[in-house]
Formats: sequence, C-alpha cells, structure tokens
Amino acid sequence: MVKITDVARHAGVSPSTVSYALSGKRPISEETRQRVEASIRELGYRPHAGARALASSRSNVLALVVPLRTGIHVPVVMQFAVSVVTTARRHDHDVLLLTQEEGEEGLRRVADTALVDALILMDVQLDDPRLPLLRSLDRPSVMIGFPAEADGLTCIDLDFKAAGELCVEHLAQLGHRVVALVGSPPEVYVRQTAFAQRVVQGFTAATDRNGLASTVHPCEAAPAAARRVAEQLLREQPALTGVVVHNEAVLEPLIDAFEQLGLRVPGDLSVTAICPDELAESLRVPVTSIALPSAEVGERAVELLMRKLAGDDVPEATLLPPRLTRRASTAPRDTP
Amino acid sequence: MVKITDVARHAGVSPSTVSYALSGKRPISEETRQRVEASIRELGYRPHAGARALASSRSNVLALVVPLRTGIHVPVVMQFAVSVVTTARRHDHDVLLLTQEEGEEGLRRVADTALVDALILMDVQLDDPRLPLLRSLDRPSVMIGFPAEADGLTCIDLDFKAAGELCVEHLAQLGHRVVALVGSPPEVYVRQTAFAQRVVQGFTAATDRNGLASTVHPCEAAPAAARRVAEQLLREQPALTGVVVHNEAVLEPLIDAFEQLGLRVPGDLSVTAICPDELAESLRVPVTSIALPSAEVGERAVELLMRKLAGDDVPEATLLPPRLTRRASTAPRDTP
DNA sequence: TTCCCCCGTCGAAGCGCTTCGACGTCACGC
DNA sequence: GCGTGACGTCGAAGCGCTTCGACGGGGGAA
Repeated sequence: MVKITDVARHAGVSPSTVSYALSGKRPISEETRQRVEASIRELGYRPHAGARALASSRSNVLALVVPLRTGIHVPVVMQFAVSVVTTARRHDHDVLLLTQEEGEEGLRRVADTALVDALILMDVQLDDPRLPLLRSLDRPSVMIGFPAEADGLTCIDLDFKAAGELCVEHLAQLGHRVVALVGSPPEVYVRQTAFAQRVVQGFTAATDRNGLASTVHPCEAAPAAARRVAEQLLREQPALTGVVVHNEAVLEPLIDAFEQLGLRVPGDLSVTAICPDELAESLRVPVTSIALPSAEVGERAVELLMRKLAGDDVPEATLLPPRLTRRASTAPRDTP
Repeated sequence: MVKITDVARHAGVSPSTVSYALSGKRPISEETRQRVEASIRELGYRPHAGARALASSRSNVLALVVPLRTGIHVPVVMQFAVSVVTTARRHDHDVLLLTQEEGEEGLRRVADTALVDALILMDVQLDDPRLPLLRSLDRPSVMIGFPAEADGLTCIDLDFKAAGELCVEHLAQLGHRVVALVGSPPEVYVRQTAFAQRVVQGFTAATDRNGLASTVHPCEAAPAAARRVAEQLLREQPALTGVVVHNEAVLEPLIDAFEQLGLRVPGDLSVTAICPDELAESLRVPVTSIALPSAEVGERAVELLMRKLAGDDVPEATLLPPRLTRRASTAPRDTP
C-alpha cells in the first residue's frame, strides 16, 4: 500500500505538504502542488479512509435509514436512496445504508462510533421515538417528513398544503365548480404524519378562495369503501364534476366505481390525485397527479446536511413546491 | 468522547486487556471480562470506527453496488438490499451503498481507500467490464449473476436450469403432455446473462425426461409479439395445454391473448412463469411461478463474503434451488 | 524438586493521516 | 534599512485503537 510518506518522498516534500496540497487548507505553491499531484498519479496513491477519519474526526460518510414498513411505496424509496447517494458523492461523501429495523440502537451505534458524520431518516412519524435521540446525538441529521414537534431538528418534505391547493386550482381553472376531496383512512389523520391534514387545509383554502362548493371524505383503504364513498358523493353533491384523491389504495377502485355509476372520466368527472407517478401512469385512465419529488427531496436533504456539517444554519423546515403532471383524467367542465 | 483508556482506567486494567476482552483474540479471565464489560456499560464506551479500522485494517463495512438500469425490477433490488444489510449486521458489518453509475472508479475508490473490506455486485453482465478490476482488487467480492467467464471470482444466483425443469415437472405432474416455453427476447440470449439459456436447457431436459412434446419460442417484450406467439403456438401445437413463461413483460399480454383465442386459464391451459412474485400475484389470474429468491440470495452472498474474509475457500458458483409457488393458473389436465 | 509451558495481563509500538506551531523567505511600506 | 505580514513549507505530536513480544505465576510432568 502506498501511503502519504511515499508520495512525500517521491515529490521531495514533507507529508504535511502533501496533505495540505490535497485538502487545500493551507496555501501551497502552484509548482509544488503540480509535483505532488504528479507523484500521486504516478504512485496511485489513495488516502486510507480510516486513518483520515481518525485524524480529522470526519468519516465523510452519511447514514441513510430506509423504512421497511409495508405500505411504503418501494420505488419511491429506491429513487430517493439513489438520489441521496448521487448527491452525496458530488460532495465527496459516501452513504451507509441502515434499515429502520435496527432502530434507535443502530442510529446511536453509527453516530457514537463515528462511523458516519450525519444522518438522513426517512418515514418519520408524528410521534417518532427517535426524535429525542436525534436531539442528543452530536451529529447533524435531516428527516424526511414532519413529526409533531420538530424543534431543533431539520425536516424536509413535499408541501402537502400547496399540493392540495394546486389540485383545486387546476380543477378550478378547468371550470369545475363543485369538487370533493377523498382522503386517507381516518386513522391516518391521527397517527403517522401531519401530511394528511395539510392536504385538507390546502384543499379547503383553495376551494374557499375560488368560491367552489366542496366536501371532504376520509376513506378506508378498501375497494368496498371506495364504492361507498363514490355513491355517497353523488348523492350529496349531484353536481360534482371534480375529485381530488389523496389515498393511493383507493384511486383505482374509486375511478372504477364512478364509471360503474355511469360517470365517465374525464368526460363527466375530472380526477386528480396526490400519489406516485408510477401509479398515476399505470391506470386505465392515466391520472393527473402530484407526486412526491423523491429525487429532489434526496438531493436537498443531502445539501442541508452538508451545510450543517459546514457549520451553517439551515431552516428547520423545508417545503418542496408541488408539481402537477397533467394526464388524461382531467378535462374542462362541459359547460351546459 | 470516552475512549478505551478511560475504560481501562475505570476497570483497573490496561487498554490492551480491554481490547482483548472485546475481541476475544486472547484469553481473558472471566472475572476481568466482567469488570471490563461493566465499565464499558457504565461509561457508555463505543470504539471509534476509524481508529479500529486503522489499527486492524478491517473496516467492517461491505460495499453493495445496486443497478440503476431501467428494466430492473425495483422491489427485487430493494428486497435484496435489505436482506444484505440485515445479514451483514448479524455478522457485525455495515453496508455502504454504491450505484452502478459510479462505475469501476467507485469500486476502486472504496477498495483502495480501505473504506470497505469486501464488495457485492448486483446485475452482473455476461461480459461485465468490472471483472478484471475485481480480480485485481485485494479484497474479496461476490457477484449476483453469472458472467461468461468467472474464473477466480465468486458468483451466486437462482439455479435457472433447475427452475426451467421445475416448471415442466409441475406441469407433467398435473398430466400435461404438450407444453411450450415462451422465453426472453432473442437479444437476451446473446447479451446480458446466461440465465436465459439455462432456462431453456432445463426446460428441454425435463420435457425429454418426461416424454413431453414441446417447443421453445423467444418472444419480444411487446403485447403484439405476445399475441403473435400465442397464435403461432396454437397453430403449431393444437394439443397444447401447458406453457412456461420466462419473460416478465409479456406474461400478462400472453394470457390475455390466449383467453381471447378462446382458451381459459387454467381450464384449457395451465401457465407457469419465472418472474417476481409481485407480478405473478397481481394478475387477474394469479400465476403459479418461481421467483428469484432475493432475500436468500442476499443472505447467502453476505455469508460467502464472510467466509472469504475469514480466509476460507468458497465455491466459485452457488446455485440456489428454485421454489415454485402454486397459484390459480395451473390445474390438472382435463383428461378426455 | 526442577523444568516447561500455558494462561492472563501489560507496555509499547505502530496503523496512516491531519493539524498546530514554528520558521525562513520575500515583498512591501515607511 | 528595518519591521511586518503573508506565504510556503516542515517537523512533531497526536487521533484511538490493535497487536506483538514479554513476563510473572501456577500447574503438570518427569
């Protein structure tokens, strides 16, 4: 193994000069740097990661904790992970993969052994048990999603309120005047994360602002429930022409139910959803939708961490603007 | 930060004794060990990963290289990654996530900087450009899949030949006498990996052994091609009652085509496939299938690496036995 | 009893790097 | 002409751990 002293000898300088030439932490004459770099190339020198970590107390590794829970959309997780790795590499960092399964002990382990410099957590719950731990660790972290109480921590996620609003604005612009929101199962509004409520807030704010008639319906994650909600909707709002769905599990059954009830999508009814693109695209009628921008979330999460590692202050909350993709399920209202 | 000297002082022993108590590399009296362990708990000691890596030239980290190519089934990759992490943890190792994108340079980097002790590569191609590199690295590796020439390297994968045989045996046991294999697109038999050919070998061996009439049809990954193959099949083998499909993309269209041609599955035609369980389960008629056992592959890959790290010899090739899951698409032949 | 060896422990020497203080040199301002 | 920095470089001191050789003491064999 070729080490820094070999390079130093070969270039006719001291080891510290090689180190400074590499890190740029002290001025080095252009000529010396050239010589050092040539020696490095010629000898094929690679600094030993462990030695570097020991001496500098920086491992240049980030921990990424991925969820295992069922009900998490796998491609989204994967896309996110890839974007974290790619962005981390741009900042000369590597990524250590941890599973949720290891729990708090795993986080403490990689942090306390100085295996990693910082942590990224996915799938954060409202009352996530890891919050106190994160606060007590001596390394920075970023969470994907918003817990109930995030004081002193850094969070990032899609701006779900804006997403709710954007869906409504889209329908309003198409001329729809009577709309409904089909939301998550009731229990989601309690447990898990705050995002469900925020969609409702956005939805309501936008319908008010646009003077639309509207209702909100939580819906169980079962086809039968979808059918029931569809019937109820048509009974209560016979003039309904626009629906926003924030519930991946019932999107397809709901559309089926509407069509069985004699409404064509988008002819009689426009549907927009907040769900992964994959789902929206795969349906018989591709659905106009807003997706969680996983690649962007990953990238931004890493960048937040880098700033924290550099000692900069970062905002506690980062909300990513929603982007709506128009597909076949929305159309201008057939003005009579 | 509490370090090994703190523990040593607290326990009234020397640092080396603490180290040996932890690693077990030298005998330590039961009593001393107890005392050391108590001190460790009391002080909350965690060995510094970098220091450990530097002194022992073992980082206890494995690299996992995941593919990004489209056409790779994401849930399978994810399942595999999770199983690698879980198994690695059981052996006191962590997992560094790399993307294929970083290429050979990435592999060389993590190996040469001693960031990782060993590597696992997914999605290995027949003529994979990384093969020479792997041979030249001073750390062990395991590949998922078989390249054309794997001398001196370690590979693991599903036993595709046995999978082909198992599908046929299943059909034969159900009384089917005339069967066909619908395989991958023609180009797959050339490029990529050897697994496509091996399925054919297994299929043929088993039909011969059982005295079945059979044909083999490569098939493009397009619904229209599926339709064409279905028609051709019925024309050439009017008595056909069993089909093995090794082509994820056309499984669904193929079944649709058969049904449109008047054959009911499984009433008139039994279908078995080699494909991810997710796909097999999601079809209108859930398909009897053999899946790539990703969790098992991941586990076994890590265990192979551990043995190599321990200096043991391991077989160059490991073939995992296929497991067939019966679903609704196969039934006994309607003996007239 | 003597010799030998094994058990349990210690001390010291690194592992390969970063970083701090120091030092010589040169350019500049007064 | 001299003080003053800034620049460029060096040497040495660790970073926290593992590991090797050594050593004292006790037990078994001869």
